[in-house]
Amino acid sequence: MGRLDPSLISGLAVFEGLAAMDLERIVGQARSLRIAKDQPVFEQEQEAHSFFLLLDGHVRVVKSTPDGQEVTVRYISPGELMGIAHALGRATYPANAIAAVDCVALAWPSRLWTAFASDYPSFGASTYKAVGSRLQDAHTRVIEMATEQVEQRVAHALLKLVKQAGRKTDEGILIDFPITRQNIAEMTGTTLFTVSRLLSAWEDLDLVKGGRQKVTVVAPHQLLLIAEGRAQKS
Amino acid sequence: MGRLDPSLISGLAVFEGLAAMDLERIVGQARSLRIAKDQPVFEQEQEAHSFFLLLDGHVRVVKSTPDGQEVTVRYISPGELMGIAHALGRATYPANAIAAVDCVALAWPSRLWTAFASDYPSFGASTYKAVGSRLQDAHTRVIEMATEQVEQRVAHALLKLVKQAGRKTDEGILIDFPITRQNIAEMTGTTLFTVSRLLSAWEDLDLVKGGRQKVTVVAPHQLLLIAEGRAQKS
DNA sequence: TGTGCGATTTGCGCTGGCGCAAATTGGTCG
DNA sequence: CGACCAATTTGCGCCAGCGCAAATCGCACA
Repeated sequence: MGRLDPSLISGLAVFEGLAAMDLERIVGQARSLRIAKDQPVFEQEQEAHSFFLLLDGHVRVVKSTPDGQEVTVRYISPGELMGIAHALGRATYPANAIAAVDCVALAWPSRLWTAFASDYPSFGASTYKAVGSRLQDAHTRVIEMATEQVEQRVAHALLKLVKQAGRKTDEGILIDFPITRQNIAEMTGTTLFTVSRLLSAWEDLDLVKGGRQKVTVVAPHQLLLIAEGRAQKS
Repeated sequence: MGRLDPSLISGLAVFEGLAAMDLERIVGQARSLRIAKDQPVFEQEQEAHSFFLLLDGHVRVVKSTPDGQEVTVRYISPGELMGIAHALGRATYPANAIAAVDCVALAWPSRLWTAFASDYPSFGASTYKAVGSRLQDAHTRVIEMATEQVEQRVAHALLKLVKQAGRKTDEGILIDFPITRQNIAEMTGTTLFTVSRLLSAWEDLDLVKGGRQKVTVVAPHQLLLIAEGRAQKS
């Protein structure tokens, strides 16, 4: 197992306010791992043996319903914690986490979480803050699902992806990992057909540019108008 | 201001594992207050000066969208904390909290939150666990909104209310506070018309019994079948 | 007991979005 | 370079659920 370069991670929000020595002690107890594209990082109902810090790549968090439908809860970007079931008082993971691309992550035994949180208060505080903002996100999702039309929800989802994982290209802003219409549908509670139709329509208006397993947002501002329900119908 | 009887609250989950003395110290710093029906406990965007423990009554937590629609996030029952924005790293309340009936609550200045959590670890732990379970709830809501039909969502909402605030009567289980069709609609992301139609239909089947600002569930098990999508269409 | 208002019900028409199927496209791998 | 397969597009039909309006009901208060 190779040595980790602390400079890679010293700037992360999770470790904000930690002394270099403490940081090293924490990181020193981690094991690093690679997850190949489409492989699970952890699985729903599985015992939550570890929690993770994503260093590189993108991970899709999906919940499966008893009858086989899937709902994408969120995408994890580098620098974010995942699998912190333990911090929420859970013994098992609440969802499946699947690598959207080849990923690199650090993993700690769940057991260490409590120790870290009490030994390094700023670590505990920042993770709880993270949990708080996830609760916010979840509530926002609920509001959106309850009050917005599919078109607005898909627009919001795209904008969220752009903000979180947008990479500037000469055509616009590209979502930096493979994403299918089906994936977008699972984020917004609709069907891949409807997403496809919407993207086609937007492509006609030069708001986005589609592609196989990819989406490029050309006119984020226009998209925002749609997301807010302020777009004029043609 | 009257003295509080510690025995009223010593059994609450929030204070689980606290020594009697610590409990008294915490409660001693609270101010108790009454909130009249339909009055706000706190309001969205307002600075989060206090956090609360509901002792008696029921509080509806509602988020308003910019365009005036409202979504009910949850109902608070006696024994639950509310307004813990501070614990989530927020400076303002994320929603409106309105007394569904006359209520009694304890209030502490938000500033004390951090002190309590570090001085009494079990207080911190149990509240974080509460936050965790709210995150769970929120995710469940998202899943429901994304995958279920309106009929199932309304059934789920009713069952949740029954579990949380059901009172047994000779006709069935009554939701123990005034609740309108509009309220149920705001919980499930639909319209009061649709809720009314569903309740009427269920009343014809003797699954529930309606009334002005009230609902009595007669056949919870049948309702569960509907909620799970396992009910046979007539 | 009467009055007034908010809550509820119900009819009617409409449409956003789903479901299915078939065609097409684009990438990958031998 | 060609075959194969997954992803995507698109046409078509349908219906769950919304929006509105009108009627009714039930409670609270004078």
